[in-house]
Amino acid sequence: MTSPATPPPATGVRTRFCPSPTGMVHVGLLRTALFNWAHARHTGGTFVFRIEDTDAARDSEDSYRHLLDCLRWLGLDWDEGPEVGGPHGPYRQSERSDVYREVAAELLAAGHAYESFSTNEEVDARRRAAGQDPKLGYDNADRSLTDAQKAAFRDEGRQPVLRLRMPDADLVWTDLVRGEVRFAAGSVPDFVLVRGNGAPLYPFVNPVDDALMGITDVLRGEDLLPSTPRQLALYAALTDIGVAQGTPRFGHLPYVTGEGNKKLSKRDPQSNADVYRERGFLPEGFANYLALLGWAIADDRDVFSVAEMVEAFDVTRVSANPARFDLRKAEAINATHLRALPAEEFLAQVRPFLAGAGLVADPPTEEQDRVLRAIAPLAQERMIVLSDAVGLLGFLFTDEVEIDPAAAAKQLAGDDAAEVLDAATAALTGLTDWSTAAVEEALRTALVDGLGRKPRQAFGPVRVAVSGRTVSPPLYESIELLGRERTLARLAAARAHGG
RNA sequence: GCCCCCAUCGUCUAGCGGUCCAGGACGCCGCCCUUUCAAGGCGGUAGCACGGGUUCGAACCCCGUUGGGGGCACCA
Repeated sequence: MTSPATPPPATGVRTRFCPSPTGMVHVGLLRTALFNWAHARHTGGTFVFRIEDTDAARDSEDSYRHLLDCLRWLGLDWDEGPEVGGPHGPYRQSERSDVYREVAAELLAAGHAYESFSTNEEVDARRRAAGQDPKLGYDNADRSLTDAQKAAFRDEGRQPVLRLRMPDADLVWTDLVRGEVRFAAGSVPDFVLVRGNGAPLYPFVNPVDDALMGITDVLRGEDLLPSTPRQLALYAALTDIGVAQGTPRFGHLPYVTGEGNKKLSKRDPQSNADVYRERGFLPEGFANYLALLGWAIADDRDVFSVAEMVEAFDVTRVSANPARFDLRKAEAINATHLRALPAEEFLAQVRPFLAGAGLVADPPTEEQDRVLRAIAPLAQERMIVLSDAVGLLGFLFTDEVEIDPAAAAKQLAGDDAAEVLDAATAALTGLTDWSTAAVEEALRTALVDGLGRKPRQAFGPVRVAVSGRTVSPPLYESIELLGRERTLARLAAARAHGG
């Protein structure tokens, strides 16, 4: 009944992303969205976004909005779905109850599904009585109940669940990323489509929606792989009753794991996509890194744009092994994208972070804008994420710097530091031309020539005094932008600080 | 317990039977540059889990072992 052949869909690829709006957005989830989107875009197909909000207890409107926001941030636009519409709506399962009810009734009428009255306890007892492991699950015992038997159960007040009659054949498919996968006939029990209370279950509604929305390629997490044989059987039944046009192709994406080799759990703070966005990962940088989790664009390159990914993406080239989320590499990739940003773009991206920290007005004042434009190119190449700008540039936008205690301990303590600060103060006090070149000249003359110090010893204390940190944008430029008054005040403050 | 997936440097990967005494990237370690830290440049470190086959030839194919992961709900 199932064929291992997987011809590409003749009607054009249709992929989907169908999260349930419960809690935070997981990086693994975004990776799945990215791959589905890229596959659709690469093939000139359609990307459908559907919300699986059938669990009223856990779903939330906030989470729903957040999901849309995350996709948009990453740059994943959908052709059909919430707020966009499309010919197969509604795209929220909570609005599709009638559809499921109808399909369930048709499946029952056609004999593909049947009413089952056994309780878990009864199934367990039967398994044990037969000397079998209860973990084998449901035993298909209710497949051929007579009308009289069903009536008797109903008289007891039992509400039947609806189960799908599994075929007596191996369930096989050619996975887009794993090749042929086979489950032996009889290894999957008849599963529940609709609960006793009439609520349709995920293993039922998901394929029904995919079928109705014409999904041709299903790319999803590896955790769903064991449920695929059930879906194959369901698809066969749905096709038989005319609800589905056939069975989609499946591709099971490898896990994204955290420390150790466990799949990244929702508990793991690293798994929350928000933290990357809040730290100022660029959408392009983050997408680039996510793409690397299981896919490679070439054997000698791993930095690329989203457009380049779309151009080159091929699902069948996705790796089958789990990928560890490596923050350091993610940062390195992002830093590369950050440095490659055109000046204007970089400025536009950084401003909200500085404004958010209260360092500049929103929009910045003319003076703030002047300073920002001057320093931005120098800061750009020493940042990993946008929020780094707050610590790196903060000293330029405040009257008094807060000196990092560790930096102070390292550079401001002792007589040597005092000597340097005094000499720097003297040199700069008399400076008439407050320019980068003049500042450099004055400091070099006073500290390197005058005190006979090595540059690294000479400028360390000055840097900490001026910027509050051991890491800062280039010193002379910083001093020019800071201006005479603030510079001298900070040198004096640092002198006092060192004691 | 049953079923399924996975197996190349510490990490992510390239490799789709010979061109691989295995290439790239992150990390790490040196050196250069240098005004600290970065960035950049150069160099280095480190890997085909194991055992059987198949083949003239295996990281690549097959089988097994071991190891890791996942799934077995009237959750999604």
